[in-house]
Amino acid sequence: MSEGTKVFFDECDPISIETYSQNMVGKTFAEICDEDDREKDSILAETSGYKASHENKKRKGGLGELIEERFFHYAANNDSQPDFDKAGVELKVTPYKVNKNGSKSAKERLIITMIDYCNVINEKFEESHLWGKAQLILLVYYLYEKEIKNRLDYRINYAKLFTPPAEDLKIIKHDYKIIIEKIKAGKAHELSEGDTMYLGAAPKAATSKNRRKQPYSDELAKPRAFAFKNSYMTYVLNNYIISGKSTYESIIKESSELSFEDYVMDKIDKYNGYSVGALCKEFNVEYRKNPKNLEAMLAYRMLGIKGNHAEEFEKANIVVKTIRITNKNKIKENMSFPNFKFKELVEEEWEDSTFGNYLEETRFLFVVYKFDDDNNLILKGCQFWNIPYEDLENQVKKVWKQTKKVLIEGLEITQVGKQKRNNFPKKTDNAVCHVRPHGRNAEDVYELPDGRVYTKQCFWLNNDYILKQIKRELIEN
DNA sequence: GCATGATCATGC
DNA sequence: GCATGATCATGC
Repeated sequence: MSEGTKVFFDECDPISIETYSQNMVGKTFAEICDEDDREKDSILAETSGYKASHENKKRKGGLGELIEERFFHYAANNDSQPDFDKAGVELKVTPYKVNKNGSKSAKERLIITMIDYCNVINEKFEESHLWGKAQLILLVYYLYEKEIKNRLDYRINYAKLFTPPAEDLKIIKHDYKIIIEKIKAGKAHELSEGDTMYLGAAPKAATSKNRRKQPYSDELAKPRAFAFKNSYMTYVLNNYIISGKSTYESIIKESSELSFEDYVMDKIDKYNGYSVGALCKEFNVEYRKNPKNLEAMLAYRMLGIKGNHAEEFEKANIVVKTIRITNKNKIKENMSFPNFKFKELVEEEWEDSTFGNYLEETRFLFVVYKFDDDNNLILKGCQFWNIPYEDLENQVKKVWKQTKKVLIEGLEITQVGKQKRNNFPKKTDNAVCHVRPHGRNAEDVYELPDGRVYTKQCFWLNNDYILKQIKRELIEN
């Protein structure tokens, strides 16, 4: 094809659209605009000598809109129809990033469509607005790089049609059902991304004051959108968009009547009453003196997984946590999370905070063990959990904000004997979480906003709070 | 006895 | 070399 020749595509044919989309792979948004400008210039020059207006670098609107107008040459339509209506293809232009270790991950969740609380309750999945837009997507992935200041200089590296495969679709349908049932129960205001596996109800508010009506409660709810979770999109990127990437073993190996979570609980419940020693024997795991993560490893073995990763857990952002109950029905230790950097935390707002988002987006599989009177650790069962929206938005938010305030006003450090005391939120201050050190030792430090350094800290969930979240039957007797 | 601070062990 | 899960030590 000669330079400047317009490449057409058949707007009724998904494959033709995908083929045409390959013309943007390897180009930046600016280059795509330049090409479009040159094309317009040449056409206009022939007819009138007029010069087309070129891309305004400060244009409003998303990069998706830019691709629609400058590459596919159609005007952005309203929300109710797929972008390529006649082909049933939805266009999504979305960023990915390359991590320090070279791996690639989605930078964002993929927003599909807003949840209309009052109408969605009457929509069957197959006929839903959501599925109309999610069943066939042209995924255009561009590389996000922190150093690049002008977003038009981001480079598009992949463009591919995507349909959720059957095994994912089963889980997505179940996720949809969970979201709809929560709305039907008058709890739209308690929706959280951690409620579900691949399809989430993602927060979508321009301002935190923005609220919407829901059908079965007078309580106003945050606007939310159906979205494929970040963790799911990372998997999609690495395994369906970039080919040849090895995947983790999956838990579901044959079709089952049970939902995913019931299937997992069933598998683990089969070993209830086993001691850790007996489980090690069962799975030929070497029992070491200091078992780091041994119980989590055993959980994977019970699920029939050889390694320490499972495909579904990666896609759904499910984190396995071991809970140890003492024979006095208490949990000895609080639950730790990744360290935070003092200087980064003070730059965040609660709505985009690392810890707040982590808790909202993460679903946990608690594997519960209990010490018997002879100090043997006995498996009691397991439970899926994510933090209730109320606890997140009240208690955790309070602790997070206080932590930020303390850092901004200057951490107060006092020496007491061998220990340094500080004024971060303490366990006694809040029923849900607190701040405590979490480093190699006291000399393992990060810089404070004011230039001093202090022992690395993280947020911890209080052990007595966790205990209250565990089902009674997993604790007693 | 427990909250708070400190440190260890291991895997990636 | 660091992150993470687990546990220990100090001090009230």
